[in-house]
Amino acid sequence: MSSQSTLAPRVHAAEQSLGAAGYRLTRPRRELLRAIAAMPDHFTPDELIHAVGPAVGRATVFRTIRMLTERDLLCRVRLEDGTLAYRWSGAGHHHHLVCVSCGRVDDLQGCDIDSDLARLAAASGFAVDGHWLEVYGRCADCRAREA
Amino acid sequence: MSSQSTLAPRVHAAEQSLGAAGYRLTRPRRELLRAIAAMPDHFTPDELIHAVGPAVGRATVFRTIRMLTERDLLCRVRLEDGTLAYRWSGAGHHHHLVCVSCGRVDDLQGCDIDSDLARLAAASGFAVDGHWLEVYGRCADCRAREA
DNA sequence: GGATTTCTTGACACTAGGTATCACTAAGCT
DNA sequence: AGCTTAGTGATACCTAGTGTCAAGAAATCC
Ligand SMILES: [Mn+2]
Ligand SMILES: [Mn+2]
Ligand SMILES: [Zn+2]
Ligand SMILES: [Zn+2]
Repeated sequence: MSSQSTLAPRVHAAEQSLGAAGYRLTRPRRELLRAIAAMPDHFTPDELIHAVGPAVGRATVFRTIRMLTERDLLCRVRLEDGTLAYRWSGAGHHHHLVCVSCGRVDDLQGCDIDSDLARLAAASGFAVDGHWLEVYGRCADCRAREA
Repeated sequence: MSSQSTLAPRVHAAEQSLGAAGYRLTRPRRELLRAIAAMPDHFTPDELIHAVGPAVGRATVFRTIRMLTERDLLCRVRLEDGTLAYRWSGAGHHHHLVCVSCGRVDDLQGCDIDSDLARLAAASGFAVDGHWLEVYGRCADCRAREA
């Protein structure tokens, strides 16, 4: 029975987090967390619906994604074509590097544009209180594959 | 008859631009350009559909918005709640300041994050070739109104 | 364990936003 | 005025998601 817990440390952490926050650990939620852990690094709601199969209702998949996103266990990625995808979230506010060739997503470390934005926006009289940034490009593997 | 042309210099410019590019200047396209000129600084497709009324079909509204966006006569704004809006576009690549209180949108001038992004992304092996940035905050008017 | 309480589920209907089809219309050209 | 082809719009369809609510099942309390 150790194989299950070693396969998905994030699942266990997420269950702890939800339990501590007063959410019930229902069968659908457990199944969704396991399904998410088995997905590639990001997934769309539709992909998750198909991955988890008829064991969990469609509405529950959307509800659970939203709840996990609000609890900061998942983060949103806006892909280049505008579709929304999700992935495990570590830290708080951060951005993503999205490979437009293979779809791979990396967290963008060390981005500090807040101060620049605040200064630029001040010229228009705006007080900045948030921003959304996605960065598109090509990952090392994809570039190597075509060189 | 001068009132029409003085009311909408952008409409005339847009018609010139489309004509020069080989697009036919149809009645629906003319009506849409006039309707867009009469909208507030940004609008959703649905708002435009209602503004133009039954004189133009729904599909044509979407098609025309897409065409104008591809031709760079309109630009897309992603509002804080995720809805897509459109507005007249001046330059090429630029960003927006969106007031989360009154909805006003300003173009963000002088934003130069490309080099920073390229440097940060290089740490992950990514070559950056594009990005999407929207900035949310509160405009001068809205701040004054609540002070 | 069993009863209770409250949260959660899932079927379903519904909405918003947008696209594919295709017969018909009308710009633009001569 | 006639021809050619781009453009239109009715319609059907689609994806992504939300609201409703009766029934089910966690957690809690005994
Ligand atoms: Mn992330
Ligand atoms: Mn703009
Ligand atoms: Zn790649
Ligand atoms: Zn404002």
